[in-house]
Amino acid sequence: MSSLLSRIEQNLNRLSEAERKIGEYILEHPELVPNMTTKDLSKNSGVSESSIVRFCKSIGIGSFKSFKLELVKDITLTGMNLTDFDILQKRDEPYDLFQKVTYVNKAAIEATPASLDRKEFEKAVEILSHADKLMFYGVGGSSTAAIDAYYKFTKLGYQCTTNHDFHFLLSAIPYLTEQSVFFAISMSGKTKDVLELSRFAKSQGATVIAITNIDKSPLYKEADIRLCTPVVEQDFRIGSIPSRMTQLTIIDSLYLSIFHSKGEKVIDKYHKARNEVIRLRR
Amino acid sequence: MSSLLSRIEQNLNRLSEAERKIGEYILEHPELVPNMTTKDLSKNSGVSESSIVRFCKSIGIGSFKSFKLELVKDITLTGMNLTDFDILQKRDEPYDLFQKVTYVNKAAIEATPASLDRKEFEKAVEILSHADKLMFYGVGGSSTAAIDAYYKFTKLGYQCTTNHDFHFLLSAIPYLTEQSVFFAISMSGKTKDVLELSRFAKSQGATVIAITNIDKSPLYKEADIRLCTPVVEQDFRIGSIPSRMTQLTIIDSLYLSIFHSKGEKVIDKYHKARNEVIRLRR
DNA sequence: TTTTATTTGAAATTTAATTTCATAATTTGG
DNA sequence: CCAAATTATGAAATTAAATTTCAAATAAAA
Repeated sequence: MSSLLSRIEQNLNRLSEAERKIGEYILEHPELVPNMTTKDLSKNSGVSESSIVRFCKSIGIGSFKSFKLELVKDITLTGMNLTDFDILQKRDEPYDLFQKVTYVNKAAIEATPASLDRKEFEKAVEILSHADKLMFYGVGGSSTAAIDAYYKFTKLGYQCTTNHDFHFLLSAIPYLTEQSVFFAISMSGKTKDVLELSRFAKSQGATVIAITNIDKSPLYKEADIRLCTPVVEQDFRIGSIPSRMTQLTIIDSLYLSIFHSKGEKVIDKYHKARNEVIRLRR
Repeated sequence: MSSLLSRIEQNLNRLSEAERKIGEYILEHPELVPNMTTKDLSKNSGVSESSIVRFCKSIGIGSFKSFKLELVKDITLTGMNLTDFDILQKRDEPYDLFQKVTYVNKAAIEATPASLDRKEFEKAVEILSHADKLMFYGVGGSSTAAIDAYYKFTKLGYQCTTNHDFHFLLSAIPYLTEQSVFFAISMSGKTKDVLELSRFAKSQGATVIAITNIDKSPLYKEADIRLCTPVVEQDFRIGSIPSRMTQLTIIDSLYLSIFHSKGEKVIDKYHKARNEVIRLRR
């Protein structure tokens, strides 16, 4: 336990009521405090600003500013940046929401290595390196990942297809072969359209790679390769925001891996495109 | 070597004279700076206080206060934080790349609060809450953020437009008014097409909100509101991957803030759409 | 019950950070 | 080489944050 926080904890009962409130708030959300003003902290802990200043003196630190500096050191040393989703309890002022989003997105990405199976990932890279056509499909929040993947893999020379229109893809699937890959992107793994296209693609001999929550959903069961995203705390305000981050992280990783495995051949073409971008930018 | 100090060191020759003086002083006495005020530091390094503030922005941190906090973290970590470096040094096997991506994405999101200016963010929310039409434009890696924003804000009832086609948007801009907002999304802030559309939109009276790196780019200068993303370590293998994550994080936060500020009115419609999704999913 | 000590927050003050703006220095285009 | 435009800079003004003062409320002691 870090020294400053434990000092606060130990002195908690010796402090006056207002000061104890402050101490309790700090112990709950230490990582938020360094960015706060006295006004913020006074609002959040329900006391006056003057009490904040007195609190600092009570626990032996001369000013609120010094206190914040000490706290940062403490937090940094113990590596406890934004540990709890207590941050979700914050009020919903715009900037609070920004911090909340930052936190959940970071946490979701952090949780990804735990849900993604290494062997499945390597299998996906292996399959992709011999694939010709790729198709990406995701609806709602997952459509962003599909579109992002579409761009990335097109840059690597694959013949890619994606579309929001179910029927459009339906008519393209018959052209898929054993060398093709169908990416089914769905957080829940239950979306009807995604499931139907997956089954159809599979019936054409294509490999179905699912990017879906690690959860025994229909899509999870039916996919050939499962790249699992973590199940993140569902907060109605946050919705599917963090899960899109994890989908993108997986896409990014696949992209880089293929980029790397294709080696020189791609790099040459990639630089051609890149130089053109720079030239056009003037 | 710690990342913030080395970042200062690396950028030293790119800075102007006054800013270089500040950088040099900080590199000499990093441990003193967190307890200093702008006045102290300006006296010690022989420049004006304004230059201090500008210096912070130049090296990619939104305010002097944030800078001091980052510096404390940095100093505290020095010598004990080899893990970051280790990860980036890893070989390029697929799973190594996955870890690398996870790491850089996480780090980028973590760095966002330091680059995003709270006031600018709140200004953006304010403007958006009274806006009618929104237009989003980003090319290359930034197009994902544009498309994602397009979906999100459409769900909130805005009249949204986005397209990859420069000329398509060109023909839509004359319909923008003082109540409209043009989102210019560009990491570098130099992309010609983005700049031209921004200027055109501005000439129509629309507010230009830029989502761009905290860097003195043309877009940074011309925008009405600047939502700055952190300048992340450029690794040629990683490219713009992490910066897209920070763009999305900002979009997410704006979306949630508006969602929240619009309150009941939207929630009702939102649930209608959502229930329909669930029903169709069977 | 009165007096005294303690706790507290509102308002005033002081201090710090940031922005604005005029000027000086530099670069660019003719 | 000069004029125009751009960029860099600090002084002053503004805005925001931290701290102090002080009066009222509460609790403890006489």
